[in-house]
Amino acid sequence: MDHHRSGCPINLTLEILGDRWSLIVIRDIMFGNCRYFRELLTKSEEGIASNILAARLKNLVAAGLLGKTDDPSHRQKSIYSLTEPAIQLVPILAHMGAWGRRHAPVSRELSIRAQLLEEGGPKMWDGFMAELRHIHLGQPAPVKSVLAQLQAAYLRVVAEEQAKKTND
Amino acid sequence: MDHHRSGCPINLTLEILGDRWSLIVIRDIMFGNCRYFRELLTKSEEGIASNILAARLKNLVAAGLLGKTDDPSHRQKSIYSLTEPAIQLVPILAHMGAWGRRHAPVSRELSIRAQLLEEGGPKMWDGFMAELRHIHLGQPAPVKSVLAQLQAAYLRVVAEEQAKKTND
DNA sequence: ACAACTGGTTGCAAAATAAAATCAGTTGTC
DNA sequence: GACAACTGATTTTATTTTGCAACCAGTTGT
Repeated sequence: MDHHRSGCPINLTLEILGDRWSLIVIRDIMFGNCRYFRELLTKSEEGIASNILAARLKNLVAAGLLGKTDDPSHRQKSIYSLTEPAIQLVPILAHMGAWGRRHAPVSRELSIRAQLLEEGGPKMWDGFMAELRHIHLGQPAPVKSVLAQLQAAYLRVVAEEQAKKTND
Repeated sequence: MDHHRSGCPINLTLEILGDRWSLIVIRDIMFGNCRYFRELLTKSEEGIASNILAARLKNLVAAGLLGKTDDPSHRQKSIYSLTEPAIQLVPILAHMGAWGRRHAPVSRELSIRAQLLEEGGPKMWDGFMAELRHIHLGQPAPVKSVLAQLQAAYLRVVAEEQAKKTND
């Protein structure tokens, strides 16, 4: 973005993240630990197109929300990582999850993580941000993994829903 | 929206609010107390076009985030108001303001409100939400007006910046 | 040598967006 | 009652973004 509509902080945040896909990409890197182009392309529920994903990654790297480094094991691969500004989006994403859970027709599987994050509150968010700083910025690992808790809860609910289905 | 990309709460929130203008409109109703089409059209810093504003208002009313009632003093005018779901966006907007203030080239005048709201924390947000429920939903007025505090701080900073300019 | 996989580009049609002009109903003023 | 100004839109036109499919060249494991 070369020209800003205004100096309002909400507006400027919206100029970077106010579209249908940018926060989806960040969500998948953050909660799904997707680090490669192909992972983001295929693991996402919403089915982003490859050209859109390429454009969004470029924008987010340019905006300083994502880092892009070479994968030593595969010369062509790039590893995407969250920068500190992106990690500081955790409270916004947590609130968005909580809002969506209250006011939108969410599915149980995909909202269990938002529920845990809402119940955990800012204290859990801080723990999660510390973990993201470990994964993406190489800082020391926290004792407890929030990501593992979220993933375990997700898998538990998926299994429950699967059991419910087969009982029909 | 007739079809949802996924049942993820973040995605569903994004499907409603994930564009360049919807949250700008809500911001101006919420913090600027703009209640009429023309107010939203002209008072906004960003210069929204009338057709986009009309489309966004329609969408937001349809999505249940805004209410639309006739103005008794002017047969043609409509009054827009926030619904409870929209009022619950306060924490998200507060966080977005805080994020923008940290990571974007904000102006001092337009970020003083975000600063106060950040410093006030969730306690101030709750007070603000109570005030919005008074203004938009007819609930009893809280003793202290957050909106007045924000507006006073804004005017003070505008005056300061004005003084700085004339001293050059 | 070869098939599968990597991140990414290209072309094209459809949809969303933006700005400007226009519109008809309402209001206040004379 | 004539009339200009204002209301919330709609229409028109142009630009940008999106979605989809095909394609590409470099890399890897067999």
